[in-house]
Amino acid sequence: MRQSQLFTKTRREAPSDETSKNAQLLIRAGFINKEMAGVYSLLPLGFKVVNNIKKIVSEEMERIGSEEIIMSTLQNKETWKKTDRWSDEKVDVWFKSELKNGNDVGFGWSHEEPITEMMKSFIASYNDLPRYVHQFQNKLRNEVRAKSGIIRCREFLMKDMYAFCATDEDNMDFYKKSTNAYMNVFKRIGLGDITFITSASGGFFTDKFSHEFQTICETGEDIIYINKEKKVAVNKEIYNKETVEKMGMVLEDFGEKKAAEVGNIFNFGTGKCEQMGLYFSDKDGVKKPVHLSSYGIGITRLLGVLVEVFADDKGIVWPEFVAPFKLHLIEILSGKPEVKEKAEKIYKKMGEANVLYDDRDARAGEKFADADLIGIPYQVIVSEKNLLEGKLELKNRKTGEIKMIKEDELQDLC
RNA sequence: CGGAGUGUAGUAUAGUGGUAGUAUAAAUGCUUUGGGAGCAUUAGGUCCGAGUUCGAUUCUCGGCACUCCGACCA
Repeated sequence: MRQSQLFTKTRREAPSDETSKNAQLLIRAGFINKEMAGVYSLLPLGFKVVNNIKKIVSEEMERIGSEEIIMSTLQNKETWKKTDRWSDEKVDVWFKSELKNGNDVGFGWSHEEPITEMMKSFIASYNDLPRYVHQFQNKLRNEVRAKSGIIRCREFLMKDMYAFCATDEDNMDFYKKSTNAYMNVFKRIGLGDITFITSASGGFFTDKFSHEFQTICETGEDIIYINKEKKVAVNKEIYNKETVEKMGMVLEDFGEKKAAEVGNIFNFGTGKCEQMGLYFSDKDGVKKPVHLSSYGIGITRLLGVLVEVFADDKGIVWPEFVAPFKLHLIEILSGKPEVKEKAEKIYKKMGEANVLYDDRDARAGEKFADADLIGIPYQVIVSEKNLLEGKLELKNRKTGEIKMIKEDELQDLC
C-alpha cells in the first residue's frame, strides 16, 4: 500500500486522555481511534494486524476441527433466564435495551447460552457429537471502569469456541487439544515465551476449574505465580500451599509476575446443557446431557498486549507474523527520478500487499520517525546515496541493525 | 459502585475577573532534501447550562466528558 493513500496520519504527541502505552502508541501511529472511554475503532493499520491475528487463530481452530460461525449480538432474554443469568444482580456487565413492542433484548457479553440454545436444533444423537464451533465476535460489556487502553474495553473483539461432547472423556480430550492449539497461537504471534497456562478459579462460569493464558506484561491486571521450569502458572486468586501441592509442586518453585489474561478456557461439564435442555440419545437410546467446554481469546486485547510487550522508546515493534506489512519501503526524496523509479520497482516486485511504501512528499527524518513509530519489522531505504553504491539499506526495526543489501536479497523477506 | 482529579485551536500546553499566548498540525509562496527543515503570509480556541459581577475562560453551583486510585473483572 502507498502511504500517501493511507487516510490516517501519525501524531507527534500522545493524546492527553490516554495513559497506557498501548493506547498512546496505537493512536499516535494511526492503528486505532478512540470513540469514548473503553470503545475504540480499528483503522486500516490496526485492522490489518487484527486480521493477521485472526488468520492465525482461525488456522489453529480449524486444525482441531472447529467450524466458524458468527452469532448475533442481540440476544433473547428467555435464553438467559434458563440459566438464571439475565438479571443485573447475577451478571453486572449486561447492556440491555428493549424492542418497540416493549420486549427486552440483551447485547451479547458472552455466547454460551445462545449457542447452546441454537445447538438444540442440531444435536439429538450421539452421531451428532462431538461438535466444535468458533466465532470472532464483538462482545459488549458494561464494565464499570474501562482502563488500560484497549486491554479492557466495553466493546472488544473476542474469539470464542465451544465444544459439545458426548462424554467427559471426549470433552477433556478436546480440552487438551485446545490447550495446545492456544499455545500454538501464542507462539505464532510472538508471545510464546512469555505466555503461561495458568490455573485459576472457575469464577462466574463454573465452579469446577478453569485455565487462563496469561502473558507477562506490566499493564496486566492479574498477579500470577510462575513455575518457569514447568512452564505453568497459578493465578493469585487460588495461589496457596494446598493448590500448589495438588499440582505436585511446592511454593518455592514459583515467582510472582504481573500478567494480562489473553485467553481463558473452562469446562462446564453437563451443567450448562442440563439447564438449557440440550440432551442427546446414546447408542442405547438413553437420553443424556451434552458436555460443554468453552474457549476464549481476546483478539483486540492481544493487539494491546503486543504493543505493551514489544514497543520501545521509538514506537511499536510488531512481531513478524502479525505486522500490518512485511516491509516498510522508504523512498528518500532527492529530485533524482532514478530513486523514485527504483522504489516503484521494488514496491511492485515485492507485492503491494506486503509493502507499505512511503511515497509521501516528506523529508527523510519524518519518514524514519514514522516508520519506527508504526513498527513494521523491516525498513528498506532507497536513496540516491544507496543507489550510487548499487545497494539498498535494510533496517531491522527490532534490533536497529542496518545492513547494506542487494536488491535480490529482498526476496527472502516476503 | 466508592474516592480523587482534569476539561483552553485538529493535537499538546501556558495564562488571566477587563482584546487569550506558545509549539505542532493545516493552507499559500519561496528555499531545502538521510533522523520529525527554514523564512514569510493566512486561518483556527476557553465543554454545556445557571448564578455572582459593570464585565466570567478565570469565582460558585449543576450537568456532561475524560483520567487516575480502589472495589469488580467471564
